[in-house]
Amino acid sequence: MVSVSPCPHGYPGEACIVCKVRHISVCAALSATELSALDELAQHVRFSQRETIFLQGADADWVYNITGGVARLYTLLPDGRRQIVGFALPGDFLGLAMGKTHPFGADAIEQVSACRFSRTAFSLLIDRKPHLLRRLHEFATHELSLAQDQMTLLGRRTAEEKVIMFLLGMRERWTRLGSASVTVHLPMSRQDMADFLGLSLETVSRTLNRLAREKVIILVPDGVRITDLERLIRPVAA
Amino acid sequence: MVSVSPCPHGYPGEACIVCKVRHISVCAALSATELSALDELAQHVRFSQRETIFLQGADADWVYNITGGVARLYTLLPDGRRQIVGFALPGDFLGLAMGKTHPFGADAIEQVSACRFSRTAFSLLIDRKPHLLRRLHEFATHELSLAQDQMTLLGRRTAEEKVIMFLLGMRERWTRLGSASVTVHLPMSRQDMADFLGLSLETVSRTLNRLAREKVIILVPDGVRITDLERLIRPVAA
DNA sequence: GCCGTTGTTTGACACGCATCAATGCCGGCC
DNA sequence: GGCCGGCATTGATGCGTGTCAAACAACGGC
Repeated sequence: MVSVSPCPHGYPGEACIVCKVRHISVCAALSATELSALDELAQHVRFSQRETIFLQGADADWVYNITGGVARLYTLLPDGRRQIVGFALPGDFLGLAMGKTHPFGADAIEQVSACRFSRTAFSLLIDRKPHLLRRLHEFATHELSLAQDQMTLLGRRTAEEKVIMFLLGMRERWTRLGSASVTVHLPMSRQDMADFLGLSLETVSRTLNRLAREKVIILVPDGVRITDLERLIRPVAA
Repeated sequence: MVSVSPCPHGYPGEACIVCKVRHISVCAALSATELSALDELAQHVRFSQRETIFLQGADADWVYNITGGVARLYTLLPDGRRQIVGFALPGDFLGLAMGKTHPFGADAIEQVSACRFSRTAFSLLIDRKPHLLRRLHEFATHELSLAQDQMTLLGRRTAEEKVIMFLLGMRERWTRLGSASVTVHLPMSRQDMADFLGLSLETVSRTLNRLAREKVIILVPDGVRITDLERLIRPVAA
C-alpha cells in the first residue's frame, strides 16, 4: 500500500543528501519562493518492495521524483515478454512524458520513496517558469541520448559486453550520487538485468560468474565489486 | 559536396508540402514576424547520396530540418559495428540534442535537402520564445518514447517481428506525411535495415523474401507493397 | 557493347545464446 | 528447527541468427 504524507525534503545546504540531489537536478532553476510553492504541492509517497508505481498506459496524473530506492521502468508485450527501458535511482524523474498516458510501467525494486506533484500543478509551474522548462528539456534530451546508447547496446553488443557496460553504467550513476563505495549496489534481480539487456537470466548469471572466476569482479550480496577495471574496459572499447 | 543557398521554403497554406510539414511540427508556435526572422537565418542545403551530414562527436554547430530525402542516424563502435538509431524523413529535426557535440552521426541515403539554422541563433530564438521551447520539448519526449519502443523491439522481438514492425512503422510515417500510396517507400539498403533492427543483412533479406513468398507483401524496387495487413499485424500483437 | 562496382539473394554451416531442467542457497514463517 | 518459496547457479541440448561464400541483378562508365 502506498503511504502518503507532506514531503519533508530540505533544500541545498541542508542535511538531506537525497534531496540535495533532487534540487541540483531541477530545482536549481527556481527561486526560493518558487521552491517553497513547489514544496506545498509536493507529497511524500512510499512504495514497498515489488509495489506498482504506475502501469503502462495508465493516465499520467503525477510526476515523481525518486528520493530513495530503485525502481524499474518497463514495457510489456501481450505474451509476457518484458523490456526494462531503465532503472530510476534517487534524483531521477518519472512520468515526465508529455502525453496523456504513461508509455511504460514502473514498479519498486526495493522500498522506494519519492516526491510526487500533480501533473496539472507541475504543468502550470512550467508555464510560469521558462528556465525550469529548459532544464526539463535538457533532462529529456539527455535521456534520449542514453536511450540511443542503449539501442546500440541491445542491437550490436555481445552478452559479455552488455553485462560489462551495465556494471560500468550503474557504477557511474551511483558515484554521481556521491556514493564513494567501491562496491556497485545492484538491488535488481538477474531477471531484471536480463530484461534490461535483452538476454536470458541464465546468460546474465553465467556471464557474471565467469567474470568473477576471471577475477575481474567479485560478487557480493546485492552488488559487485569491480577489481580489475582495465580488463573490464578494454574488451568493451575494442 | 554540400550546396548552400537561402532557404526557399514557404509557410502554411502555401504550395510546398514539405514545408507545410515543417511548419506544423515546430513553427506553428511562432508569430509571422518571428517566422520571417527565422527565414532570414535559414540556409537551404543539399547533400548528395551517401554524403555525410555530420559526424558522431563533431561540434553541433547547426540544427537541420529535413525538407526532402531520407537520412540515416547512427552510432559506430570502434570495431566497425554500426547501430542505426533512426531514419530522418522530411519534416524531421536533426541535431537538437542540447550537448556541445552530436551524440550520433548522420548521412544522406538518397539526395537530401534541408533547412539549416545556426545553433546559437536557434538558441537565442528559443530563449525569447518559451512556447517554441515547449514544442521542442514535446518533440523530444515523443522521440524518447519512440526510442523506448525501439529498445523493446531490439531486446525482445524475433527477426520476423522486427522486420514487420519496421515496415508498419515506415508506412505510418509516410502516410502521416500525406503520401497516399499503397507502396511503402524504402530508400535504405538491406544493410541499413539490418543495422536499424539489430540483424544481419542476410536475415533481413531472407525474412522479406519469405513474407513475399507467403504473399503478405510484394517486393518492388525501393519499397514494398503490403497486401495482407491482417496477417502482418496479428503475429506482431500476439 | 562489355566490364567493374555495388547491392541482393540464396545456400551451407557454425555458434552464441535461449530453453529446459535439476540442484543449491537463503530468508521467512509456522 | 524444519519446511517452503523465490532467486541463483550450473549443465545439457536445441534453435535462431550470424557468418562465409557463391551466384545473380542492376547500373554506370568507357
